[in-house]
Amino acid sequence: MLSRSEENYLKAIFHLRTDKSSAVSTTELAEHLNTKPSSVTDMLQRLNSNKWVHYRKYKGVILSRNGEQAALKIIRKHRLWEVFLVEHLNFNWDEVHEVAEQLEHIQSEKLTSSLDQFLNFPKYDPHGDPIPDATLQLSRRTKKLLSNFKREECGVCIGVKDSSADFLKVLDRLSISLGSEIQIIDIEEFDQSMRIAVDGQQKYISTKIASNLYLNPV
Amino acid sequence: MLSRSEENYLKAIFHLRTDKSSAVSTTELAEHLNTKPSSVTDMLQRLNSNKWVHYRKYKGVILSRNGEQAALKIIRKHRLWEVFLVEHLNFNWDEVHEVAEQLEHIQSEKLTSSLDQFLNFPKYDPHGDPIPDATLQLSRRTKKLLSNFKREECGVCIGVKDSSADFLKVLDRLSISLGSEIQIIDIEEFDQSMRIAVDGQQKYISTKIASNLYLNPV
DNA sequence: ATTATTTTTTAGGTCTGTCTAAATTTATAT
DNA sequence: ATATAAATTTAGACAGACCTAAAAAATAAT
Repeated sequence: MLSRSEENYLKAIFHLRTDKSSAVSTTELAEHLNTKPSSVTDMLQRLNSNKWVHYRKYKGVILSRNGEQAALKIIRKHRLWEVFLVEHLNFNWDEVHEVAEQLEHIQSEKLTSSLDQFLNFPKYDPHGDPIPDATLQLSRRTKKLLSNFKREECGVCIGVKDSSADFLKVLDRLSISLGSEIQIIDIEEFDQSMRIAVDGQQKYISTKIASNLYLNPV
Repeated sequence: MLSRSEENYLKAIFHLRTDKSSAVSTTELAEHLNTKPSSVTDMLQRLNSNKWVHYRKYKGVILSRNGEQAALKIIRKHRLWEVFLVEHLNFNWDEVHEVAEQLEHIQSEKLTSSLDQFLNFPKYDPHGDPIPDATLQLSRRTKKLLSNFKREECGVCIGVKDSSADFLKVLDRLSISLGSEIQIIDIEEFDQSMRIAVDGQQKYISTKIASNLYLNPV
C-alpha cells in the first residue's frame, strides 16, 4: 500500500504532466512538493522499483498505468470532498484545498462510493475541475482560456487555471463563479486587458486574470 | 503539533484511564496499541518531555491537562464522524470505527465545527458514547450494565461496553439498538443468563451479552 | 528475606522520508 | 569544442516510530 508521501508524489507527477505531456523533471517536482531535489530522487527510485512510475536517471519521470490509476483515485477523493465541503459545510471555494489535501488520503472504498452517492455523483468540483467517476474516467469538455477569446465572443465560466486563494478571492469580488456567462465587449490593444460582461454586469479585468479563467465557448 | 502516532497514544491513555483512574501501565498500552512495550517506553519519554503526559519510570503514565484536552479533541472528531457516517452515508454501526480512526486525525477547526453544526450538535455517537462539545465538555448520564439489573427492572439502551463488530452484530440480530426499551423478565440462577423484553419482544441473552450493554434505568 | 517471575527500560538496529554537501551528468554559452 | 553553469544523483546524516535482545527494577512466591 502507498504511504501518504508516495501518494503525494504520484498526484504531483500527474498534475505536472497533464498539460506538458513530456516527462516531469526532478526540480519541478521538488518545487511543487516543497522539498529538495535529492529527496525527490530518492523517492523516484523507490516508486520506480515498485512500478508506480517509469523513471530513468537524469531523464525525468512519468506515471505507469498503475501509478496513474492511483493518482486518479486520490484526485477523485480530493474533489469529492471539496464538493462536500462547499455544498454541505459552507466552505468557500478558496478554503477547501488544505482540508481536502488531508481528506484525500483516507482509505475506504465504501466511504468514497457512499460520499459520491450522497453528493449525487457530481462531475465537477467547486473549481470546475472534472471528478473521476467510480471507474476513474474523467469527463472532458472544451475549455478555453478567457485570454484566448476575441471580441464579441461569449462563454460560460467552467474553471480556473490558478486555484490559489488569492485568485479565487479576486473572482468573488468580480462576482465571477462557475456558471457565470461572460461576453467579451472590448479588448485593449495596448495590454490585452478586457472589458467584459459577467451575467450582464460590465467589468474591467487584467490579462493576468483573463489568462487564468476557463470558459466553455457558446 | 502532535504526530498521528502521538495522538493515538494520548487517545489510548485516555480510554484506558477513564474507568481505572490509576496510572496506565506500559504493557496495557502496548497491548491496546498493538505494539511492543519497548516502543511504548520510547514514546512515553517523548510525550513526557513535551508535557503531554506525566510519566515516571516503572510507575505508569497519566495525561497532563494539555494531553487530556488533546485526547478529547480527537475523541470529539472521531465520534462526530461516526454520526456522519451512520446518519448520512448509511454505514452500519459496526462499520464506522475503522474509517473514523482515520478521519479523527484531520486537522481543521473549521471542519470540526462545521461538521458539528451540520449534524445538529449531536450529544451521543452511534454507540451511545458521549461527544465532547466545542468546549470539550462531555455530557454524563447514569448508565448501568444490564447485568447489574434485577428482575422486573427496566431501562433504555444507551450504549455498549464492547463495541467490536462481532458484538454489534449480535445486537442487530436481537433487534437491540440505542433507544430500545428493555425490561428484565427473569434471571436464571444457575448462570445469570436473562430473559428480557426488547420493545415488547421476548429474548433470551447470555451473561456476556448482558455485561456489555449499558442501560439508563427508568 | 531471598529467590523467581514478571514488567519495564535500555541498547542497538531498521525503515521512511527528509536534509546538506559533494560528485556527476547534461545543457548552455562563448 | 571546450568551459561554465545548471540540473541531477550519490553519500552520509538525522528524526520518528518501530523492532529484538539484554539488563534492571518491581512484584510475587516460597
